[in-house]
Amino acid sequence: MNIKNLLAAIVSKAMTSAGLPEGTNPAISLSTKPQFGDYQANGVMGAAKKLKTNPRELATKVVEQLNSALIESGIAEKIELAGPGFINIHLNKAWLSTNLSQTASDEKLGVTQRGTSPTDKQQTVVVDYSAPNLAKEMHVGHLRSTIIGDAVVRALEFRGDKVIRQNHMGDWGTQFGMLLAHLSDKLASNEVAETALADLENFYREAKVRFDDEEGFADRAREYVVKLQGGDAECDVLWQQFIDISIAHSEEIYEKLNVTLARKDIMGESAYNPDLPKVIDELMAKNIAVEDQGAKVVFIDEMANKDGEPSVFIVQKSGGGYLYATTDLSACRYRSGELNADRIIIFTDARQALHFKQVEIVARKAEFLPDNVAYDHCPFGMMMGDDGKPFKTRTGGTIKLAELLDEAVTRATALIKEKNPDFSDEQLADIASKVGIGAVKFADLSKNRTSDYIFNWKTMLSFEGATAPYLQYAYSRIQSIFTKANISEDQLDYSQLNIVELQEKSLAMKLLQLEEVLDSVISECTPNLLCNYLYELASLYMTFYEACPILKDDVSEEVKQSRLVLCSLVSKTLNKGLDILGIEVMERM
RNA sequence: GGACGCGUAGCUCAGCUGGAUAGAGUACCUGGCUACGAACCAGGCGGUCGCAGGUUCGACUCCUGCCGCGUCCGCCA
Repeated sequence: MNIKNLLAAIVSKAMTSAGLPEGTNPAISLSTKPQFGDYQANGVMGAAKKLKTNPRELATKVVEQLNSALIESGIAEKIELAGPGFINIHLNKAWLSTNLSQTASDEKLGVTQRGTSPTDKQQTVVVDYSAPNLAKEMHVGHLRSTIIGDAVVRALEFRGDKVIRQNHMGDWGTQFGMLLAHLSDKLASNEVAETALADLENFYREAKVRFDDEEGFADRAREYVVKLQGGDAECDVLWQQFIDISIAHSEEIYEKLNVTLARKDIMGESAYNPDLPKVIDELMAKNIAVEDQGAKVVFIDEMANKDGEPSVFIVQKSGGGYLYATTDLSACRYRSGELNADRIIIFTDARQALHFKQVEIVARKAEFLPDNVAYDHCPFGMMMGDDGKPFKTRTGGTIKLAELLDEAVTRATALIKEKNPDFSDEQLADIASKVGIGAVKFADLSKNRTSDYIFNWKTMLSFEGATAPYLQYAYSRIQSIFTKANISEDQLDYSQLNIVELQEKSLAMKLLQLEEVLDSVISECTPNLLCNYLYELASLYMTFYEACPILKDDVSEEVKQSRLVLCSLVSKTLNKGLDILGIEVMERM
């Protein structure tokens, strides 16, 4: 159910019947104020401008057409013409009730599934997200890519697309020479790899110190790079050990974060290694890449400056080494060629925007990316501290993601103990984890800006206002009603829904907008829209809850049943919506 | 120097393909719990949408120029 699309189709038809050209945008949107109805069609004004006619007269004709299409069919109860040509549509409460009843008994909450109609085909979507650098531990900078990517993935799957996750881990490169040399020494002095690599950050620092200060170590590190890239067996064993342990670190974080990435989703940089020479050969053969100053580069005329100097994109170093440009081109080829992607989505920070723009242009020229494959680089800003500078510890180090999450859970534990001291230790731990992690994720997911954003412990771990706990609280409250009424949700008769009060109608409208929101989240890769939606839903529910008694003595059985159906729908929608964001709910909190 | 992004309430942020009187949260103030869970609700205060032009019935939104901040720009990723 997508009300907006439904109205768009109907208004479109009415517009052509009224004499407007085919394909005129009806411009349906949610009304900005209650007195303007529920939805409004603003397309007439734009069309009138083009045709140089009076918008009001034109709108009058369209409204005449709409009367039969909307009123007689029972969708709307009132259509008004306002201002210079706004068409305000007031939806019919009975129609809302009927649709909502159907939604309630649907597992997918009324969200139509891709692939069930010829105009809404299922797509294969490759999503590249998280991609931590395995040389180090995950830090706060990896949070955004990981959770935004995961939310979009879940939204796509819920809508019925086929998703292929790709965790493009940084498991290759010169820094591994130094790390492997250091690991080799540790093992030689009888240390166990797991112990040596228990603290990756520390291990990296030790290796770096030796690299900078220790006589001969840097040379050994470089030898290891050469050996590694040359496929030396002994070196490969070391590398594999390192990678395995580092991946395990990441998996711990994914587990804590409730992120769906698994081993099978890992497609690290090293995986493209065998393809890199072929990519260069192809680029050279097609005369896309040329040799310049010993390196192989692509001159991109499409991105030339005012003086006509093209943008330069190096695909192979003068020494023969490959770069991440080469790897990313190779990834394009693999994803469209082998994985048959219709769409490729990549989540990285905004600093790489230029790089991915270049990758796309070159990949399209080389036909690694056919025209019918969408390539969406979705950038996001960095986390900044209160001082507006990159978010660091007091001593200037990076903040480990694991520590951030632990702190969130610790704070949540304290708060829950205070609010509700009766929980057992086990219950407390479970709830605190869901609340703390949820708060961190929601704080981040609810922001869409591609610019940098200010990280603040207080804001992020605050449990009041527009936060995950507010939504979880709304959910728990609903469960509590069912407990109190001693009614199970699946005993409800969903046809017993009757929208009467204003607060009920607002809630009903919101509930029917889930698909609209998900479609925007999917097309724009913006989970913050879902966050806003769920907050508004919870907020409307709270208002309804205050205004419309459910279990009180003076409430009739019919009204009670109807309101319980609404409660049930809100709880299902909150649960599913939060699940898409990777945030868990609980019966009590 | 060039490219890209950003500038909205004290603070953190929404604002969809141009639409009606620019919205939330927070902070601050006023009310509401012998409770269908107050992690809540109702209300109030708070704005020259960086500045200046332009396009038009209409601009936070589109165009141009400036100011400020950030990021990137041939051999790191």
